[in-house]
Amino acid sequence: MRFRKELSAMVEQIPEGMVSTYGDIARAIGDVVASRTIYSLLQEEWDGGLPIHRVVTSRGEAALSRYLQMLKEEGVPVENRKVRNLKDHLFKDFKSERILAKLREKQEELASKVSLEDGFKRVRTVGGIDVAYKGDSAFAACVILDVEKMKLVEERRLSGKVTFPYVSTYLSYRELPMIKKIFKRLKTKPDVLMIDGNGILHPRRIGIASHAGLELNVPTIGVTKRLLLGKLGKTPKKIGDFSSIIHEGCVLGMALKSSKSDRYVFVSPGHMISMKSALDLSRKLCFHRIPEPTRRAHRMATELRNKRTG
DNA sequence: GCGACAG
DNA sequence: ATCTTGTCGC
Ligand SMILES: [Mg+2]
Repeated sequence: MRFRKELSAMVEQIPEGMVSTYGDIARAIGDVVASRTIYSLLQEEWDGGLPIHRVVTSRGEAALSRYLQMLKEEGVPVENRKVRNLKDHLFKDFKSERILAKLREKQEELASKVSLEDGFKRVRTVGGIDVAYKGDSAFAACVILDVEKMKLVEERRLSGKVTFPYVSTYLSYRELPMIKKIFKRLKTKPDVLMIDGNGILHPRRIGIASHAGLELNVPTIGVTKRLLLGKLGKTPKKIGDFSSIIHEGCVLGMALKSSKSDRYVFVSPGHMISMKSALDLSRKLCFHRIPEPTRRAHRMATELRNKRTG
């Protein structure tokens, strides 16, 4: 979308002789979780006129030492490789579109529409989607598997560009556009779609799998390799064992010991599926740590990228 | 210094 | 997620 534009609009506003922090700019844009993303983005190449040297850490540290020299020349006190008395030099009066706050409102609205009832009778086919990246180039892959025979029914690849960065809890806005495009090109719509990301296991109960389910009107399951939030009720020990993932007093997902590895996979319903069905189907599809649909999609996406880039 | 927040 | 070489184990 227009994340970079919004970011540069913030940095532009910091006047000579003042500074801001990655966290304050993230808050100005609408959510402090974006601070790390903003830090990374400001390390990249920007228009020479943009005063990225005026953005420092909350401890007053600059990304490059020459930025400190520039700040000193602009009248900002520097001591010990840091901005001295940071609080006295912080620019606070940002004019902002608050795009992340707006996206968060959209998420809350969507979250109220998520259904945790099975929206299918029997599951004959399951789809898996994943996206690989090279800079702002995206490479998506989708597979449709016959659950009984575990045979490939259809495969699809698609490359494109991304404009939105990865921001934790806003993954949809980076990855969903490619997912929607590739899904719409399928000849066979799967009974259930498995996505490499969370379903309701999300602070607003609307991870990318739930979001995708709503926008594509298909039952979805979210599966991740790392836990976004919540605590395990117990510690699964044997293959096939699982534990609830509890957050704010709610069971939002299941941690599944899907292989010999000590690392779990984290399953949550996306949309039009129950917790039980999401778990049952995930267990059935785990021949390796990662369930087969997303595992194959991940391999295909990476393969496509390597073929197209090198 | 530690903990940490999917992909 | 990506950046990266060889290496250990099934
Ligand atoms: Mg992925």
